[in-house]
Amino acid sequence: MDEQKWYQFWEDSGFFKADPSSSKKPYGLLMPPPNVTGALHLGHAMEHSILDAIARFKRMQGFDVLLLPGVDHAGIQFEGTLNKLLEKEGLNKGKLGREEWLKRAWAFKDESYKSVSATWRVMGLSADWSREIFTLDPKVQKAVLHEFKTFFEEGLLYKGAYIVQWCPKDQTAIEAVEMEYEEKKEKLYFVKFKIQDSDEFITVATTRPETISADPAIAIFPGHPKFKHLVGKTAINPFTKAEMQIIEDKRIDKNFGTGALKVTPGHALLDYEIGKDHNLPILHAVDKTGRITDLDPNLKGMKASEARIKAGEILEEMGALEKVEDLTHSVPVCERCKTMVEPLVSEEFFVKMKPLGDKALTRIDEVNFIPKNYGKILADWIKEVHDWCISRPLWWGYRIPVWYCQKCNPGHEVGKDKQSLGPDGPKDMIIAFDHPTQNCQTCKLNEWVQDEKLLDTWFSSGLWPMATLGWPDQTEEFKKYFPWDFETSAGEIKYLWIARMIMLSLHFTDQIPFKNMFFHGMIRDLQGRKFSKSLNNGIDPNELRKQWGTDAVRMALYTYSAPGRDGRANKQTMDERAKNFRNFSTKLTNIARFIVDLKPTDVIATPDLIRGKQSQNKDDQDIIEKLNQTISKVTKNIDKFELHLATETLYNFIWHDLADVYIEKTKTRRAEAQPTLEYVFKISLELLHPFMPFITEELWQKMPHEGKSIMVTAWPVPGLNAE
RNA sequence: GGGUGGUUAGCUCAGCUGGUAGAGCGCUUUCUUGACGUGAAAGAGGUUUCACAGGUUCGAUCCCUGUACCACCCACCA
Repeated sequence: MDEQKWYQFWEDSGFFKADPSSSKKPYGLLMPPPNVTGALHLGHAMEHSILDAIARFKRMQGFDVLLLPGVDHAGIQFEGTLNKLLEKEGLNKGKLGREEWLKRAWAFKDESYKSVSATWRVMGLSADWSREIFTLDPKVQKAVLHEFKTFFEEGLLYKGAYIVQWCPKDQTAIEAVEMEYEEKKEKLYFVKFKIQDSDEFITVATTRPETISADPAIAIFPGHPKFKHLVGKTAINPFTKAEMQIIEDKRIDKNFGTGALKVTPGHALLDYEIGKDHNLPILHAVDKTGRITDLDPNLKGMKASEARIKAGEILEEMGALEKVEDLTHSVPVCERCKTMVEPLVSEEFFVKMKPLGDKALTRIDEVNFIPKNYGKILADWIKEVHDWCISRPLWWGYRIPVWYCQKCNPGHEVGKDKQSLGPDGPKDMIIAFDHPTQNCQTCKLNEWVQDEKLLDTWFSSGLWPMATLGWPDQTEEFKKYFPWDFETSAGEIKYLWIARMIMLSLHFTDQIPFKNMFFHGMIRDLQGRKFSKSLNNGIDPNELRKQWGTDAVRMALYTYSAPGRDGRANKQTMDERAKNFRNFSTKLTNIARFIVDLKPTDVIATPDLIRGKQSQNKDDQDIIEKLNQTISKVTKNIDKFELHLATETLYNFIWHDLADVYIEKTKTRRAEAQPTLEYVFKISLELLHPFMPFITEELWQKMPHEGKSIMVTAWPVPGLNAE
């Protein structure tokens, strides 16, 4: 069978296109945009097969269906993938420079996109290609700017300090997903700090003695039995001789070390937060190259790892080292170069999320979550939503649309920590994607420089339900298809993406973004691990497709589509399932051969007899009855998005009830049964079409039928179905 | 540390509102019948059974409580 022939036929017939001017009721399905970072994997194939089945089902039910396709630029993941490729050529961002690197990025994007797009089509996806969209398209850019500007005007935007993970070797900040954790055997130094004007000492356990110079305080858990009398007193920093406050904080783990922590606000998040609450200064003992700053004259210029050993020796000489223990713990390292990352504090953009979260909580019930409990999980998370750090140290994506006046504000400072930017904020700053044409209000010059950082990818993909329909403009499409009827996703990104879409959509449009939110499970390897390039455990959907046919692969994937349930697979188990459904395709072909090619010549059919209604034969009546039950059951299953049950029902009916039992029985009374055979099989094909689009079209066309394609025929209902 | 899901036949998984356990693959036997051997028929296989222990119920794989193990997500790891 030539699958692509049928695909071309459908596309040429315009069946995939939505029609906003149509009087039919709309049904919108929004494809979660795959990342343009390479070929689609098995999970995508499943997700897209689910979308397509529902789209085809709704189309047959007479809806004006919009299945909208698109791809995501996926900042972090994209850069990670591209940089690994460049590394093989001995290149990196530093060597190429921003401009050249971006050229390579676009080339890589085009290449990835080609592969994605080709896979969509061979999988049979009935998407409206005329509306295909990419997250960096002008349409989306417009929406992103509107989003940023609105937050700015509403005073929800601010710049604040944040810990970034800095890789000293690659000279770049890295994202959490770019970090790996390594179990490392380290030394835990127990350092004695002398109390000022006293003979007492306070002992603190640390793995990082080289940062002592950046410690403005020592914190103990409240009511520490040995140290509580020291709270409020001052300790002496053994390296800098500076005074160190002794404070209490409930975030200190009483069971670790001595129950006392040296606070390094410049190099650790917990310490940073403790420091913020106690108004401690942020000092940096290590610079961006990973070397000790001049804060510590003895260690200055040394690499942090060497300084650590040296610091231990110095402490020992000073008699300030109580003991050293071994400690095995996991340390974050850079995924690419395996260097230990250095946490540094930096200025980042944030969006205050509390108002958005509060609103979302009042309306989240309007979304029908499948499975149901995901609604509660999301609501729980939204209740505790923290501010969203939206700036990223990347090159691929939307650059922050903030321009600073180089003359008036060379340091790019815009307000203090957590102080809103906004209309009342600094005048030497402009929100725009393009270079501003107007002059700075203060210095009257046009010397604008854009912020170096980029927006978090989710800042744009969070708008996906809206931006894809032309929002913020009130387009015809937006009015008709928003909110979407159906959205699907892996549970994995429920916070990053789904929660954000709900919050943003309610904030900006006062509407939920989708009525049905379907969480499919993830297909993992046999050990339950995610498929990943580094583990090389992936299964190529294209390979399966070539071997077993698209319809069979789709069917195999539906067996894994139970809501919220993960599945395990390897090439072998996928082959087993696909083979089974390949055999099912063969079965269908042979049923058609029996019914159509071996059609008896002496058939006398009346319309009533064809419907099986008037047949006096018990077998005919039975199979019609079973067919009607199947129609009801399959319709119900799809309505509840239980595709694995719908396909199972159809498989059993067609193979066992129809082929094994009924057809065998008709062999003795073939001519009489022919109308019923034709009727039952044709309806079966129609029920199966959303799942196995190609084979059903091929065989349906061979059957007596009305209409151009099975794709646009009416979905069967129990009882009467027009011939 | 917080959260979520899972534990059912050798393997991968289903199991609707609680009522005597299902599929595919694999395995055994039979069938060269005129749709199909990528098939058909029959069968073995779940230790008095659905991880374990309690509870609710006339009755629990399903509901409740707890335990164990596995996996994942979030946070953290001085």
